[in-house]
Amino acid sequence: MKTNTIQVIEKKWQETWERVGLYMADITSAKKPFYNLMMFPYPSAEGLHVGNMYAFTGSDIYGRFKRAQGYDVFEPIGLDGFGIHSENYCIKIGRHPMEHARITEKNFYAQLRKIGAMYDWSKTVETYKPKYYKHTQWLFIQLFKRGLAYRANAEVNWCPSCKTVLADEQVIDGACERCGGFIEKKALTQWFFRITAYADRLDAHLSSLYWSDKVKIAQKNWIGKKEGIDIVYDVVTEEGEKVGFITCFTTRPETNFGATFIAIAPNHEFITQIIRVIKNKKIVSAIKKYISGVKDSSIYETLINRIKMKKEKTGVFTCLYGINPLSGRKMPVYVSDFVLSGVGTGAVVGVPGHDRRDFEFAQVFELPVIRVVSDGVNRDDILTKDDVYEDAGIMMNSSFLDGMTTDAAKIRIINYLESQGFGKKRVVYHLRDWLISRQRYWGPPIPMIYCRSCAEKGKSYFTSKKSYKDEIFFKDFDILASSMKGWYPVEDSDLPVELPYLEDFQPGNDGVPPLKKHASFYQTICPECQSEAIRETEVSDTFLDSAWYFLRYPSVGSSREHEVAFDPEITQRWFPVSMYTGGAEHSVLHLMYSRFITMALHDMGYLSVDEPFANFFAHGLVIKDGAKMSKSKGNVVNPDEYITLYGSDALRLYLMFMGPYSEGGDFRDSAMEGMSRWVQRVWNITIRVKENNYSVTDNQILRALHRLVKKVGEDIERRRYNTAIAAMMDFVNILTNRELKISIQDMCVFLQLLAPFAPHMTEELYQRLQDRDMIMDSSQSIHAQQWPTYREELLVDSLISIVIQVNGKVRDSITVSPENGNNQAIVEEQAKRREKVLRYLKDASVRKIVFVPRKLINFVL
RNA sequence: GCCGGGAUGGCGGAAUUGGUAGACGCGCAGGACUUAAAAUCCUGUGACCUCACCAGUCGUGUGGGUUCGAGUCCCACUCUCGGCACCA
Repeated sequence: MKTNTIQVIEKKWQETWERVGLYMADITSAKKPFYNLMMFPYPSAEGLHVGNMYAFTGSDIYGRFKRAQGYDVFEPIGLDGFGIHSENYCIKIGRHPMEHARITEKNFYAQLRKIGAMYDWSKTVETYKPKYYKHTQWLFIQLFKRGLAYRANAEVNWCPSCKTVLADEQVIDGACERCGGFIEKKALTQWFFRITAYADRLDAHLSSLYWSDKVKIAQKNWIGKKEGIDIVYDVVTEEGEKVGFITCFTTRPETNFGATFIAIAPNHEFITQIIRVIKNKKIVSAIKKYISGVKDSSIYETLINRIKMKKEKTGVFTCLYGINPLSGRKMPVYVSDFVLSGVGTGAVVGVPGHDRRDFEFAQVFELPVIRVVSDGVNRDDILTKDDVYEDAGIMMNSSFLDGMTTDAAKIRIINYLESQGFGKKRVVYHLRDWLISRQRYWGPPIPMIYCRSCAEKGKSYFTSKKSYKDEIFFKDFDILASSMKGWYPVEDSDLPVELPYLEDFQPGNDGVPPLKKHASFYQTICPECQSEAIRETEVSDTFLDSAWYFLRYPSVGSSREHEVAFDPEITQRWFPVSMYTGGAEHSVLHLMYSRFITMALHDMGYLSVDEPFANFFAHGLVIKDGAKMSKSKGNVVNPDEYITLYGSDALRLYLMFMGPYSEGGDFRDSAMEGMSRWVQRVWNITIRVKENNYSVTDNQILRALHRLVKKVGEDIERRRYNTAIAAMMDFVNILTNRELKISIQDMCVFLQLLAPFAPHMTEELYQRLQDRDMIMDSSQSIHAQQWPTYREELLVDSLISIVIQVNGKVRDSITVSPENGNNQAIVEEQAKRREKVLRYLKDASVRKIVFVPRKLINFVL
């Protein structure tokens, strides 16, 4: 089979399959729907790379297998065209994003058609098209109406290079996920999604999802549910005059008898109060100086760098004291930047004996260290950082807690503090609300309108007649109404708010969104009072586009396509997604956001499911020359040239053979050639099988074939494609090593097993064995045939080998019938006659014989 | 620092419940066919010892342990790859 023959055959079948509609699922009446979803790509300017193809192929093999098992498989594809990544690239090469998106889509889809996946090309989704983002905007509005989308002033991550804010999740080691530049912290008013309202459910559902533990653990850590207590400490001056109180959150309240200081974040609200109270001007100016110093340095110095540099802790004493209600101790209050304002209450109570950070701080300010937990043996004073004991143990120096375990003491002290009114139990999460707005151009405009006139009157959507107060998920309606003064969603009938074609789409240094420079875009009328109003000019995060695309696919092309984001009836049939395949790098971001959106839509009554993905499978990464493929390393492999040279069948097989699908593998050209040779061998053998035209298959080959049917089916199910392919190679070796006695019918069975991996060549060969060179309708395709079954009785060999061990070491083996293999007396008798065994047995007595039926016999001397 | 993977020939990787370690492929070596080469096919290929494809010794990151028997189970450690990170 020459290279051009491969090209011709692959193209022929790709066109034929599409013509006969082989891969179009019956969306409205499928009896056994199977939604086989692949994470849709975010195409880069270079187009499809071999890592994408690896991901898609693994998903496609599974889909084809499920189809052969009789499911109505729906396997859609699309792309995410919006986002900073594309926009930055456009700025660099001086092309408009709208034009770039069209070019990318064309190229990308052309490449995708060549990989031989069973995509339903009648149902693609592209996020940047108005007919899609119309519904993205609708979704935003639904969240807003229920109080799940809100505006707030917060300290946010600002990327000076991308000139936009980023969500916490998009900041990696204090740097921008996209451009790698350092992140600054800025206080800005931004749009947020109240994902924290779902934190508990997002956490609780995890245990019942059929996802890999690895991904579930990553999500659990990110949600970071922790139970603790807010303890209120009275604050007094040196002279003992009470001036206020500070609330500290802690997860280790049982250690509170060992608390010796309090530290608050530099931007803690209590500071303004302190400054008023403190009479000593020197101290006030010291505090002010410290705070402004922290602000300056944090622009250039991320927290992460400070940890890495192991910088000494800093802080400033306020000359005020918190009173520990348990011990009565006067604990000095400090302002320190090691306390983060966004965490807990922004104030911590320092227990230097049992927290390393607290110990470091205590050392700098020479504060006392008290041991209140022992490991059961060691009760010595804590003098160095290595002595700090953070584990569970036995309480000491803690009054009524002494002698209790830390776990028991925790329950006891929480009850005590609550009953005395000193504190209140609280659950906290690491998860924060999702920062959704971006000061950029290339995204869906946030569909909101701000009316100054209404704002002045204290009016908003929430005070209007249209508001449905009962459906608000966020409990505190008053807070919502007062913080959203003047804001109204765009009327559904006015959607989409189209993104205009702007020549000056580049972001400004000032954080002013490009749309804000175009009055023709933002000038509008207030939907409530009809006076002049302005549109929101920020756009939404790309992650919002991809947080609901899977809901859209089945409804594409339906009669209600334009009217609704997704058709309820169709969605009912196809959800949840049966199998979701994608990269582990999306374990936290995309999967968490998608789950949140699904839950919210469920609660609004739009969806019956409240989890989108029943199964999620994380595939591995393709590496090249021992390194992750990346543009900067220059080791990115483009699949096009390999498809041209070897065909997509050989490339698919090779990619899946590199290693377990869950682990990824190392791409090497020489091994690729080996796979190409094997594909050629299969071709040649099949041609010979047809020429020979045997009617009966040799018994040995038949047994091997039935074992193969079992093996390949099981391996595909557990995504061990590499071993499935190895087993098929083994079978082909058996075929070549002996006279080719296999019937055409049985050869077709083999081709069916290979078909999910190499769809084109198996189709061509299958049709040739059927004496056809073309198919008239989809039912004739090899991919429409039922998956082969195996006969149990053919799986057992006529002879089995039994291992003979002496003292656990293999010395020999014998071949017996399966029946005799179960009979210890026969096996023992035969084994003892073996010369190699006799050599060890003759001078010693056998103490014990271990017999494992059909496996081994072990003589212990 | 915390959480989660992983470590097997020259290389990628196999190995249900502990039961013949190294399947399958790459590479390498030798051979057949050929004027020659390519392609194809056949044979061999963990290390050591050995005249030997007899027999034997060692061998799954390191050190211990459990067991008739450990790549697999337990304890301690080293290295490595991901994720999170002054989270109170």
